[in-house]
Amino acid sequence: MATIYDVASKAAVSPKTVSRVINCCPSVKEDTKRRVLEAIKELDYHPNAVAKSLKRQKTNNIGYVIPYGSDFVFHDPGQLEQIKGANDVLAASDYNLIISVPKTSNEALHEVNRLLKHKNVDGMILYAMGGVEPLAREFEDKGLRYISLGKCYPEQKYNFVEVDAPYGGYLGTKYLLDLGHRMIGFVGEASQFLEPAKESMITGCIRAYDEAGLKFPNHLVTHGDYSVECGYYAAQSFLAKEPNLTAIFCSSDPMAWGVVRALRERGITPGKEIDVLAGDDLPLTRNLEPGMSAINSKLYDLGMMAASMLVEYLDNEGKIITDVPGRYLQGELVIRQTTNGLLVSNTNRLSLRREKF
Amino acid sequence: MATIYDVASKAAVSPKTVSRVINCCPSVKEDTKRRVLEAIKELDYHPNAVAKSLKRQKTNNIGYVIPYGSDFVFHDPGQLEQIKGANDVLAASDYNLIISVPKTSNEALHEVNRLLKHKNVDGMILYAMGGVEPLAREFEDKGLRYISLGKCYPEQKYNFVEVDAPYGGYLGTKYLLDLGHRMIGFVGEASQFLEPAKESMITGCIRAYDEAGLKFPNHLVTHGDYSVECGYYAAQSFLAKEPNLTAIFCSSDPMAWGVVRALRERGITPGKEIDVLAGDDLPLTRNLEPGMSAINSKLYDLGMMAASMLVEYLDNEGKIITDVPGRYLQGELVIRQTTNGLLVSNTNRLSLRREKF
DNA sequence: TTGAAAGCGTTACCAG
DNA sequence: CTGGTAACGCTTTCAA
Repeated sequence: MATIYDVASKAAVSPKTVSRVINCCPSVKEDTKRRVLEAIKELDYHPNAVAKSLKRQKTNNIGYVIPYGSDFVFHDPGQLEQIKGANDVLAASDYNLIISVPKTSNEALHEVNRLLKHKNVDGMILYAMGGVEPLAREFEDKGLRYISLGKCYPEQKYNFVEVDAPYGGYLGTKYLLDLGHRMIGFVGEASQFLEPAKESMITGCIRAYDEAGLKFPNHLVTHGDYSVECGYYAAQSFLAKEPNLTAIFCSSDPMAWGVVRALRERGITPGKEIDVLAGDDLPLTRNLEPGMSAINSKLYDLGMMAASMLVEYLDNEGKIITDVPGRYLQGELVIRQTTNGLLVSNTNRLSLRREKF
Repeated sequence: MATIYDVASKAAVSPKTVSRVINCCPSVKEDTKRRVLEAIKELDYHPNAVAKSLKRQKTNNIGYVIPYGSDFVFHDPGQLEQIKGANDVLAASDYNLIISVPKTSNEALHEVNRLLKHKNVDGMILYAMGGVEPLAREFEDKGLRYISLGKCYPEQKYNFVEVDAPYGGYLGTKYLLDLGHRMIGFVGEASQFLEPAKESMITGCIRAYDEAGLKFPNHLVTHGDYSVECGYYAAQSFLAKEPNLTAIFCSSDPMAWGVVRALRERGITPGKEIDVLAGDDLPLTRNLEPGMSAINSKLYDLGMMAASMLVEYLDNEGKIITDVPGRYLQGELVIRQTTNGLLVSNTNRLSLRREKF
């Protein structure tokens, strides 16, 4: 392959001038520039990205480490939506995305270290996980760049973006209470998704009951790993435990799909005898039947924000910006077919707000 | 950050010796080695991957370009399963995966060129697409490494891996015919997924009819873009066109989910009045209700094979292996709840073979 | 507006 | 078994 020297000698200029042309420096005579461009085309010259990286001390790669293993990440629509958000931002920039999905937090911490310290990447999108705090503080000390998905430690003020789960819980629960539900089953987030400093949606669910002056059904709270199976078993347990159950609210879409499966296997129609509210509202399953009412958790935006905060950060390296203030994303209620409330009059009123396929 | 020189001077050896220790060259005295390792630990030294890449002319990155855009790729369980296959192989190796999902074939061809020619990657997993032939031939001439998902041109003998779609079509159709179906609606692959040299599953469907001495229902063939919507509209059109329709066979899972939605909206139960057979059998939706009978297309294996063929290729650079013979993957029938045939006796017999949740 | 030469952090040839 | 030194291909300071 041709190097910058080949181009230089062919165009009868110095390598520096070729470099100037490639990098669009203004101070090159039109004629020289033309000759250089010709030589580049004739030789099918492509600047070597690795050499450039070495010199510039910048790889234009961004790492994204998720500590839940490939089986979970590539089969969980929520994780994929976050990845998509990051991908879309980076595809429009000059950065490449390197995704890594080790199975445990420990492996993930090693992976993060490897990518950053070996200079494979300029910065990281870092999933907040158990044990990440010392690493995050070390990175801050050494000026290594990261944005975390969720806080790495409770007092973290900068460089994170997080879904406001309690707000989503509040919004969904208030909606269900307004529909007349009182005995609602809640499938919250398993502890591994709350580490190290994230609050559960359940907090918000309780607040909605409190504000309405109603007693929160503590016996109807469980925690799931976001999987279809988990929702399936949660629904079975709610049904066995509470004969007056009229609604189930899940912290993820797949769990809601498991709930639907459990209900239908017992001849119960979601949205009729029992309402179901999901927790992500993901495009991947949005068109399935039945249309799932949900709290849209803005997972796409989460990934997008993380990536754009990081890019902003990296593109301003050495300038004014040092830290980006942390941000929270608030969900939105989307009503489809699985929630209709306890009153027929409600049903009619609400059906007006439904999305069409 | 510490460099190899810092380590060398701290351990009172030459950089070369440090390099030897890092790269596990045998010819280093135990004592020297110990001193070097100590220095490495004390300085928290990490070899710079970029410098190593420049010297070795090897980045240990692999590119994977899919020309269907982010909205499709990140929402299509089939594409994700292929990516997962590639990811899992590469995670167990020393290679990083760089995924790129431009919207058009043209952009994809540019992207492939960029990644390979700028030496960002050592090799590519290259989705066969329209216009790829000249590029593939150029790569072969120049010794640039790729494995294609599907053939890049009809006579391609090496360096591809492909699902044998006609075989899947044959297998599924034969199964449905054995169940007693005659009027089957077929949702095949849209043309963009068949370019440039892939055969449609429909070929195999026709063969199954021929072998059974039955007339193939040409009026019940349509082609879809693998989306839920597409299956939804295909089912509607079949129902409008053919009153004797008893089964629908889709070339992807999401399309089958669209079919289920269309059927249920008309009060038709999948697996009862009309059987539904899907075309991927993807883990992401395997646990939904109803359990979907399907041809497992081995999409995970497809991605896995592509990545491992490429790794084998790259790890043997300069040795005996030059080209890897192309391979075909054959699907398998998986029976769940959406196919029961026309006879009750069949239903009972077949229920024995069903998977449990 | 242009060029010579140093340097980014490795690896590896060739001596010793 | 070990070390000096020249690459790898680019960018950039400084001088012309």
